Amino acid sequence: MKDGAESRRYHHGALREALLEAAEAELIEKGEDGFSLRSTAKRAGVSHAAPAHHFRDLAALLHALAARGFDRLTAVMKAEQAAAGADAAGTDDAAGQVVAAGIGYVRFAIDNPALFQLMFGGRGGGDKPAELAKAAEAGFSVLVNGVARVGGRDALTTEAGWRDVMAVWAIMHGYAHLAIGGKVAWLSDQPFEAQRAVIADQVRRALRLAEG
Amino acid sequence: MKDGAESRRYHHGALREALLEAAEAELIEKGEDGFSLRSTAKRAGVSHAAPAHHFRDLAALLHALAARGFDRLTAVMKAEQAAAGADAAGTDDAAGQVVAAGIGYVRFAIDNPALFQLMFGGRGGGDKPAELAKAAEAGFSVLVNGVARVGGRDALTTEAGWRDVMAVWAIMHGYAHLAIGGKVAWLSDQPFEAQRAVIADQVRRALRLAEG
DNA sequence: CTGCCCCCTTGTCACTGTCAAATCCGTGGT
DNA sequence: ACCACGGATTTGACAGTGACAAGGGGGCAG
Repeated sequence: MKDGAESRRYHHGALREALLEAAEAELIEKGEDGFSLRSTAKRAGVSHAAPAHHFRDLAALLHALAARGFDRLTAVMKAEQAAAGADAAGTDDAAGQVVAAGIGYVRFAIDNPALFQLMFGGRGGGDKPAELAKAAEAGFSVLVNGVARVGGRDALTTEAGWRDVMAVWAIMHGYAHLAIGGKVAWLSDQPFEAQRAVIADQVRRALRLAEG
Repeated sequence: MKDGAESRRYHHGALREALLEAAEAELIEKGEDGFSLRSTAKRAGVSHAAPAHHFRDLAALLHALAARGFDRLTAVMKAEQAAAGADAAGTDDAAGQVVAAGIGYVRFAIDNPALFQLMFGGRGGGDKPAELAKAAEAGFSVLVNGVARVGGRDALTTEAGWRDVMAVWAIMHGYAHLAIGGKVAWLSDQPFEAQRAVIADQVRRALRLAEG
């Protein structure tokens, strides 16, 4: 049997994935503090030591979870970017796409606060495996490429280009963090379009573009 | 005896402070993950249950530690600000002072990475006590007041003012986080004055000031 | 000097992450 | 069809953790 999802075979077959799923659910429910390897195992319907075969450590599990988060973050950013591109139709609104990516970034953080916090230096802090670094890098590259398309910037090699990228990144990350921390009621309360306008404004300033 | 520091009286007398001291040392040594209430108690030279009398929870201890961190962060920002004011002597370089505060912010993060991370939503996540919120607010107000002095902005009431404040905050926080994560070798490797220039440039852009 | 109250200690509990050994069961060789 | 092989999973155990309940110790008021 190739098992249609919930087969209860002894050899689970997809335990790794199931564990990650359970882990994210636990993370959302109990928060980063209350998270426990044993209870995620229980939620996945296996014994407390089962995860050991798929993840060396608790840290390894969290790292995998974070990597997954980066994958999704990257996807969200790309999606928003693509949507923005469709909006503006013909015009090469490169800046608008960077803004869109930023919106996606912040939106992801708001939608997945616990995961977002885990991704950025939460628990499981030690030695991040290469896999995680690569996933994070992928998300970052969306931003780099976006900035590179704005006004013929060479975001990859020149120092000024890097500064622009970092500035945009810092703004996105800062807003995301603010939003999660509930520090921006004035922002969160706004309709989404207003939030978009605020962030767009800031990004444009950082890139020295005319406003509006 | 009013005990000159290390008195070994049964009634410690300053256990609360000693525990916070030990806790920070432990935090630095073992990182946020390896941190343990019991071992900080041991480091402070008391039994494992002693902290309970001064901090309801592990979370409470961490909150107090974070509050302390905010106090120091505020102090650093103010100090840098004051130094910048002295530099520019007569000129009312309000923007320069905001920049200085930002520098202080990033510098603090670099100098106290573990503490900084704890302060911003690390462990002990649940219900932040009022004390902590107040300490955080104090640091924030340094920034608010600084921005308010720039170009006659009304940072406290107008929405545009808030946007400016948030933009600067986001930039500072973003850079700080980048620096901690080691993501900005290109920045960290620079001499400090170059870092200052980069951040100054960004802050000025966020406040729509002429560059340079 | 004496009693009291607060600070701290000792002891214990449920729970955590990790390791070692036993157990299960699909797979491939015959 | 059989059967051993070997990886996946379980059971069991151990040191450490945070929280709680009692007990002991000492400084300070009377």
